[in-house]
Amino acid sequence: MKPDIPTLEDVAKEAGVSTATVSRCMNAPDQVSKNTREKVMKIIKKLGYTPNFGAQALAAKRTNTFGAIVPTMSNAIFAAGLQAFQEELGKQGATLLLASSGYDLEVEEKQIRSLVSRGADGLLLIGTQRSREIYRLLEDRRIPFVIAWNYKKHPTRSCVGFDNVAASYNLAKRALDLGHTKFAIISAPLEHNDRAEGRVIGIKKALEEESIDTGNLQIIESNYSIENGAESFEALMKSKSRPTIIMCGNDVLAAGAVKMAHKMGLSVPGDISITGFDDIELASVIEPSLATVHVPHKTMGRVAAEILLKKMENPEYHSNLKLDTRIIQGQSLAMPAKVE
Amino acid sequence: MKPDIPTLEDVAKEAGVSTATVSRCMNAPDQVSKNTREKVMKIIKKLGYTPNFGAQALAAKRTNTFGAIVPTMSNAIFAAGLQAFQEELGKQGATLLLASSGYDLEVEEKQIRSLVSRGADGLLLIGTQRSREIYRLLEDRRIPFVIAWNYKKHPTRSCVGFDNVAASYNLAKRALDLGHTKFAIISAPLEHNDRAEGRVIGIKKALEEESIDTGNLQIIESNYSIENGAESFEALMKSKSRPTIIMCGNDVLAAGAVKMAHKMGLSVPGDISITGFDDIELASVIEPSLATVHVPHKTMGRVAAEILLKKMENPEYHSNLKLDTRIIQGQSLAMPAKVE
DNA sequence: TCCAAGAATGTAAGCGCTTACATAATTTGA
DNA sequence: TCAAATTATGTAAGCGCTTACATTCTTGGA
Repeated sequence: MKPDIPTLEDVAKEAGVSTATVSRCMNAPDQVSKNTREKVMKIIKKLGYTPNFGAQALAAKRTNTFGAIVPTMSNAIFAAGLQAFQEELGKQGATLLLASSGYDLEVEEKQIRSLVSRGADGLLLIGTQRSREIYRLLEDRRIPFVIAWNYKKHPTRSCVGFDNVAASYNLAKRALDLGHTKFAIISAPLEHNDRAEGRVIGIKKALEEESIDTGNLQIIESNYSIENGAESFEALMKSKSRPTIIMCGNDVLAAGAVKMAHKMGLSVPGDISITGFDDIELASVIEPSLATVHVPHKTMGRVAAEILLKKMENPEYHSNLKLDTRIIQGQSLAMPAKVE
Repeated sequence: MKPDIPTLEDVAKEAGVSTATVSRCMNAPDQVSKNTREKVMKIIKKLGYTPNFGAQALAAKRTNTFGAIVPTMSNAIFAAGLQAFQEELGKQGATLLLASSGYDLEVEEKQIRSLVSRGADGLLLIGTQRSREIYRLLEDRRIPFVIAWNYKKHPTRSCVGFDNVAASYNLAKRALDLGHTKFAIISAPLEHNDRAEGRVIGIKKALEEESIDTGNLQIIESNYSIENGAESFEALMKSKSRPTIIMCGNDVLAAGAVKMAHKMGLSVPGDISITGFDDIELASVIEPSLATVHVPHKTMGRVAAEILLKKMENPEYHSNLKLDTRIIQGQSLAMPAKVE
C-alpha cells in the first residue's frame, strides 16, 4: 500500500473531464465554464490534490520560485532585508527558497547550482565575490540575479547596495576628527567577503589621509559572534600598544567588545571608544549606545525583489543602485582620554 | 535564440553513449567503467550540464530535499537550531528549503503545501498548532515530519522539544522563592503559539500554587521586537499597581524591558526584576545580565534532523524527545525591594 | 580454445503536468 | 432558422530524467 498521491488524472477521471480541463481550472480558470470549474474544484478539495511541482516545472518551464543565498542566518544582519525581499515577492505570488552558505564560496556555488537546477526563476546573492564560472552559468541560462549588500557599477549585472568603503571611511573620519590616532580593528574574516574588506579599506584610507601609518595597524579577524568580539577585544587591550579606539566590522563584534570592556573594568568611551557597523537592533540595547553605521536593510531587500521582477519581464533590464548609509552617533565613540 | 540549457541527451550525444549511462555516471558511478565515466564527466563539465530537478524528481520520486518552516527568521531564536538542523542534513547530502510563516497559520499551511508539492522528503515544523487537514495531508502522503520547540507526547507523531510550561513554572517558582508576589507578564502573542501559551501557563500555575490571584494578572501580548518590549514595559510600570517583577516570554522582549527601565531611571533588579526566556546571545550583552531559561537550540536542531532521517528509512519510526532546559541565574532577578 | 558468469551499456517505458491544436457545444445575428 | 463566430472541452505530444530489462562485451577457469 503506497502513499497513493492523487494526480491530475485521478481528479479528471473522478470529475469526468479531461486532464487538460483540470489543469486549466487551476492555471486559467476563466477559460473554463463556471459549472465544470466548480465541479472540478470540489473534487480537488475532496481528493486533497496538490500539483506535483516537478511535473509542473518540467512541463511549464517556469517555477515562480526565487532563490536567495545568504552567508549566514545566525544573525540579524540579513534577516530584515530578506524579510522585505520575501514580502515583495509574496505580493506577486512567488515563493522564496533560502539557503545559507556559511561564508564558504564553495558551498555557495553548490547552492547556486542546486537552486538553478531546482528551477529558480531568479536569484538574490550577497556580495560580488564568486567564481567566473558561476557568473557564466547564470548568464548563459539567462537567470536573472541581483547582488545586494555591496555596490559595484557593472555594465550588465544588477546590484543594490551601499558603499562599504565610503561608509567606513566616514566613520573613521569622524573618529579622527575627535582626535583619535591609535586605531585597531576587529573585522569579520576578510577572505571572500568584499563587504568586510571594504570596511577595512575605508578605515585605512581615512588614516592614510591623515598620514597615520597603517603598516602596523592591528587588525584581528574574527568570526561572527559576541564571544569572538569579546575575545578579540581582550587581546587588543592586552597588547603593548593599546589603541584608543577599536572599530568593529559589525555590531555583533562591537557588542562583544563592549561586553568585555565592562568585564575588564574599562569605561566606554572613557578609556576606549568602540564602533560597530550595520545598526541592527542589538545596537540599541548596548550601554553605552553604539556608534555605528545605519544600513538600509529593508530598502535593499525590497528593491532587490523589484529589480528581479523587472528582469523577469525584460531580460535586458539592469540597474546599479547605491543606497545611502548614515552614521549613528552613539555614545560609545568620543574624544580619546588626554595622554599626559 | 533561447537559453539552450544542455540536457542529459546533449551530454549523451556528445559523449557517444546512451542517456542511461550518463545518468548512471551521476547517480551510481561504480556501475560505469572508469573510462566512460571520465569521458562523460569531462563532457558534463564542458557543457556545464546541471540535472533538471523537476525531471529528476518526477522520474525518481524523491528529492533529497527537506523543508523547514519557522515562524520568523528575524531573530536568533530559531537560527541556531536551524543551523544545526541544516548541518546534520548536509552530512547526508540533503538540501534544506526554508520558509517563514510570520506566525500566521494560514501562511504556514500554504508553505507546507508548497514544500510538499515541491517534493520535500521531510519537514521540520515548529510547535503543534495547525489544522487537522494539514496533519492529514502529511500523514496520507507518508511525509515524515518532526515537530520541534515544543514537547507533546503523541503515539505516532515525532517531536523534539522541551516543556515550556515546566520551564516557565520553574523560573516563576524561583521568583516566588525570592519573595515576589506582584507579577506581570509581557508575552508574545498567544494565539496559535503553543510555546508562548505554555510559558504563560507555567507562570500562572506557580502563582496559583502560592494562592496568588491570577485573575487580574497583567499580561501584555507584544510582537517580537525590542521596541515592543520597551513599550509594554513602560505601560506596565505606569499602571497603578506596579509589579515587582516582569516576566517576559522571550529574551528580545526582556531586552526591550531592560532598555526602557534604564530610560525611565529604574534600577534592575533594584526597582524591578525582569526575566527572559530562550537564552539567545543577546541575553549575554544586557546589563545587568538577564535571568532567563536556557534552551538547547542546537541539540534540538540536530536531533530533529536525526529523527527525520530515521523516519526516511523506517516510516514506522517515531520518537517523542523531551530535552532539558535550565535556568540561567542572571542579575536581573533578585529579591523585591522591601515594602515599608 | 570455448563458454558461462559477470560487468558495461543500451532500449524504452513511464513519472505528472502543460499546451498547441482539433473538435464539440453554444451563442449570435440576419 | 441556420451558418458563422465564439466558447468549452478533449487529444496527445512532449518536458528531461530514472530504471527495469535486454543486449553486448569481458573475463577467467576448464
